[in-house]
Amino acid sequence: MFQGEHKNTMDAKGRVNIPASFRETLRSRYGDEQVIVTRDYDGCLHAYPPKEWERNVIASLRSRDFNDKWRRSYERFVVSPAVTCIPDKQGRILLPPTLRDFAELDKAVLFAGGEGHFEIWDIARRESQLEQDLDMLKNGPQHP
Amino acid sequence: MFQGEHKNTMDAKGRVNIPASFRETLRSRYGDEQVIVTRDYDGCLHAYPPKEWERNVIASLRSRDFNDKWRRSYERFVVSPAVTCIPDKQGRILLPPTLRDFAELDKAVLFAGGEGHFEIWDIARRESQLEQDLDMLKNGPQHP
DNA sequence: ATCTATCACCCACAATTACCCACTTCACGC
DNA sequence: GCGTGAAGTGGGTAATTGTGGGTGATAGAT
Repeated sequence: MFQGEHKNTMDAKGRVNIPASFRETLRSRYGDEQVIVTRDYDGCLHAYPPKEWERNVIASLRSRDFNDKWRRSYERFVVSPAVTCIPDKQGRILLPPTLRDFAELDKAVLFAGGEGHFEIWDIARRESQLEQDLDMLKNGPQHP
Repeated sequence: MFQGEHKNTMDAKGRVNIPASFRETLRSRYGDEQVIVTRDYDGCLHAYPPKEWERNVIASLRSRDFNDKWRRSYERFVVSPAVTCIPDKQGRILLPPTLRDFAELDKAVLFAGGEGHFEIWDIARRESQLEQDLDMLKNGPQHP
């Protein structure tokens, strides 16, 4: 379990510090600090320890037929852009330009915990997403 | 596993750089850097290490009867146009005009990883494909 | 035979990344 | 107050990666 929300800043080279508590979770629960980072539907990035990546993403891929339409889309959108990131000595990862662009990350970055993975957001985008989320929770999914 | 998406540019001679990480995968996992490149259904090119080419493309060909309709189409569309490409000292391959034209590659080219193969896209084409993919993933296949 | 187009090979430069070191900030204790 | 250590940030440098272009060999055409 990755806990809490943490604001960090990405530097000019595209490096961001992974919150220390997340790194601690990675080490103690998954053995090392590497994560597999990829796109999410909602405009942020998702980071998985390899074991969780395998168990969630790859497994749901394999459950579909090879020529399934959903599978091909999923493969292109989620699996292709994935890269494994290994933190440097300072605990930072370098996000490749394609992922940076997709999530519109520039400086203010937010790490949000979750079960088995965590999210990486551009702060502004996260806030507008939260408004939608709140609306959904109050009014239910059928609301316009 | 070929990881990540990489934007490279094709020069006037039709050469494109294969991302270094892909070449590294080719070397370490398949012994050398050559790939077999051919058409894909969706308007991009597919590149396979010889072993994977044999295991996926040729094998699925052989699984059909010699006079099977699907087999003849598959052979014409996928197998015939395939060429073996060996990177030059800078890591670039030269794509023959027929394949270049088919995938509408001109300058901005995107390499997208995958399991056992990778894709080569014209960037603009890829982006419109991704929009469709995202729509499908968010709304399901029955969405208009 | 000779011309031309194409491709392999080589060199040079630009952009990006890995690796290292240093500094700041903050919380906690003495 | 003042050290101490952990967390987060910034920057320099060397190596790697990506790009552009020149040259000579080769093959096919005239």
